[in-house]
Amino acid sequence: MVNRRPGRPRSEIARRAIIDSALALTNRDGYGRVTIEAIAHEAGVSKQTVYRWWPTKAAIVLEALNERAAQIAPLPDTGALESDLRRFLRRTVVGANTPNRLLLAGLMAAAQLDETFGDSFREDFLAHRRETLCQLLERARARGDLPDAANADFLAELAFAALWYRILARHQPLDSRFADGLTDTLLTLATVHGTPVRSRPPSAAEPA
Amino acid sequence: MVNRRPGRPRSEIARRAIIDSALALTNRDGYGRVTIEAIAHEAGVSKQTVYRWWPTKAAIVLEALNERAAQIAPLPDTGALESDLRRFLRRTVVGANTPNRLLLAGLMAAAQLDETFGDSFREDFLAHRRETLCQLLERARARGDLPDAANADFLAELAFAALWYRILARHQPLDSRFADGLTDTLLTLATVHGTPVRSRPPSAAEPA
Amino acid sequence: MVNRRPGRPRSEIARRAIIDSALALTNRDGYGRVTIEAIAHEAGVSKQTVYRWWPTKAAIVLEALNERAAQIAPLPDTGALESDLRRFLRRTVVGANTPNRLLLAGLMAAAQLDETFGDSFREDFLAHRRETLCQLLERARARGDLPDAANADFLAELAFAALWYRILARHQPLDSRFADGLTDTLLTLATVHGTPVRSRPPSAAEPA
Amino acid sequence: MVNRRPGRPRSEIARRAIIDSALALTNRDGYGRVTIEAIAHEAGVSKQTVYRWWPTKAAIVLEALNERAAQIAPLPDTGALESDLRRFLRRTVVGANTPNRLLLAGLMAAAQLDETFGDSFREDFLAHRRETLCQLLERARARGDLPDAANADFLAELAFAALWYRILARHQPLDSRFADGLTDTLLTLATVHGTPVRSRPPSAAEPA
DNA sequence: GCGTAAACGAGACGGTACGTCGGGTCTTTAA
DNA sequence: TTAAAGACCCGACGTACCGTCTCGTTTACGC
Repeated sequence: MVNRRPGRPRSEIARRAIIDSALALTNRDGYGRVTIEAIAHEAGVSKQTVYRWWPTKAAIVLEALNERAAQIAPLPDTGALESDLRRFLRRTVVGANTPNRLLLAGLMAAAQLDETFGDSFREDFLAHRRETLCQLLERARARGDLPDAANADFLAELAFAALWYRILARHQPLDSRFADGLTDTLLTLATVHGTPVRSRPPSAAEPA
Repeated sequence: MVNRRPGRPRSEIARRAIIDSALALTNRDGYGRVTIEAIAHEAGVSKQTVYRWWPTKAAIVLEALNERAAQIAPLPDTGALESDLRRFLRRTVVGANTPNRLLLAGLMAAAQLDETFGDSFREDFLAHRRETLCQLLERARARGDLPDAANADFLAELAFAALWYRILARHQPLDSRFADGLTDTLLTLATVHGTPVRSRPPSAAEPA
Repeated sequence: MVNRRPGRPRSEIARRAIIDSALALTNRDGYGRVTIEAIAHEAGVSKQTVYRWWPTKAAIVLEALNERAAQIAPLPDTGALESDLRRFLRRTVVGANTPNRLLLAGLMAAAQLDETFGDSFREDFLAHRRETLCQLLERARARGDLPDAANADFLAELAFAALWYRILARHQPLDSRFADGLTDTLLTLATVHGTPVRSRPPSAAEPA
Repeated sequence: MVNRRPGRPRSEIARRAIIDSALALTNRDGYGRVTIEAIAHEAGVSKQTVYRWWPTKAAIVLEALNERAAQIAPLPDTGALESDLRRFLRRTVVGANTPNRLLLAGLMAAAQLDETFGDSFREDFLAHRRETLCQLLERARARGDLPDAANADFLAELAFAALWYRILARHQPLDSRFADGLTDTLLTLATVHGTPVRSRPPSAAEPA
């Protein structure tokens, strides 16, 4: 290995400090109360250094989140759809809990308020998560665990919809009981009817 | 008619102008870009008049939304669960679309960023909507359309989860096709297994 | 006297505090080291309040200076040119000294660096001061103390040039000895030759 | 030829580029708008290279100015005070004009704002210029052209005061007409009364 | 019809944070 | 050792809104 770019290299120390401060402050004060100025100050870093690498607070938090997610185990592969799905949802529910819940809620909020960030969040984060679950389901289909008629996209959407609703509405806990109930729900939909969407045509008498 | 409070009464003209300006600006610039100052200016009203009656921008928008919703028809009552549900979801999907989608997304975002508003939004808005759908389902149960084992709370939660996910993630349209698919999904879950949640105990071998 | 403009009136307290802070900080730290932020902080005032009324630091300091100058006595009128002039220059020299020297030097510097401020400083301040001295000289001319040939504009320019050079170059003190010497110089120029400028044509042999 | 210091020698190319860029940018944007960063960028040089050799922007500009002045002819020596003085002032007035005026004004401004630079500017530049004119006058005195009583220091001060005032106040042009008027003025003061300063005691009746 | 009193417009106020600029320093690779 | 490149900490810039305040004005009601 030889030469790199000229100039002083980016400080990994500063990067770490910024990410860590963003996490700490978000969990202490809530996403909405955190400011870039406070992150920089807490990290012992100049504002300019933050703005050089991230365009918004949301981008910092997203990177922090992805960093954590990178340490997570790969897709479960137990050989059976039910156990794969149960394992995946339990793990995902755990990952949506306490140290991350405020981050996730904050990011979804930021995505609604900032068009630019919203676009990247939807494409790089939300879509990617759905895609992962789809892969799990398609693998099951290849094994014969999932009927041809089952709509994997819709099932994945429904799973994350339920998760996000609990993250955002907070009316019920995100626990393993919820994960298991969701597992059963998805299995039911997958097996009983095949694809649920449009499986039953609307009554002709029913107006839009 | 008896005595009112002394002093000049609240100006309905100002109230209307504020609500209308909030709606207009949100749809023009997006919720995140609207400021109270801009609303007041657009409405030809002083900032103080806004703050006298609403604590936050979110409160104004929420009132605007509720005002629109008040004009909506009551719960459908066709005598059958399927048509009731289909009608309800179609109507709700329509209400979550264009003139309101930005408002809803903005309010959900605000609820994540502002603890105080978030509490009232969850209790007064989200819970209330779920409650409405629960009533529809319970009425069906009283008619014998819904098995005793079916978990109305969970079904209602799932319905709104799916709706909100499309509002927030915007990866797929909120159209009647979606409403009908959701209807079928809910009916499947309601009828096939009774209540899906905890209907099937997790395998003992499966760790949390 | 009746109605004023609508809205909350400008706070005289804030105005005073800003002016006073600007003076205090300039004399403590030097014009170049003073920042608008520091002025606002020292005055217990928000930055916005400063920017609402003054475009630059220089404008604040100029107003402070004019405020002091406003308390100064009117043009001397002793009936004789010599004593009028001597009195005027002594007083001006005093006014250019310690509490004001840093202000004047800073303003002249700012006028060189900021085109916009420079224009107003030259027209509203420098020209006005020369004009004042011209009036003194013209009054003397009306009394017969100043020859018709004397160039009042040039004499006034020379007087302020000498003053400003001592303010800026600081190689010699601004004392009454200097004021008197300058008085004599101007009287010499006024009386001996009439107007000094162009009194003697340049030798034709002398190239430009 | 023997050994020089070890390591890479200073780049004359870089020095030239920096000086030239400083001049070009000052004349294009005005002294106050020029930044060291812009100079370095324009010169195709790193900031560090600038800071290695000059402490401030003013120092660069001063060096640029001295470089130009070095090409100027020596003190005029025609054998007569009047023609020497006229020639000197005409040449000085020319040198204070267009390509240099902004530089001079900027340097005088910088001298007021930066104590350190101000000290060196006053001693190395302003005093040196006065000294040069004094030499011219003293040479005339040695020839008998200047009365013993004439105060050469004061005359030199007055000459440069008038010049600087036109540079800074910009109310009148710096042309040869001005140079000649100033020449006449100084000659008048030199010959008529001997030294003007303190030649005439202030009236005892005149208070300070 | 006249005083009391609240709401209204206008707009200045003390704040907080924004995102940018430039200062001067430091750390890398290349010459 | 100098140079180009460029990241770093720092301080200030000027702006945008926040939510509050103080004015003069307007519009109701109760006496």
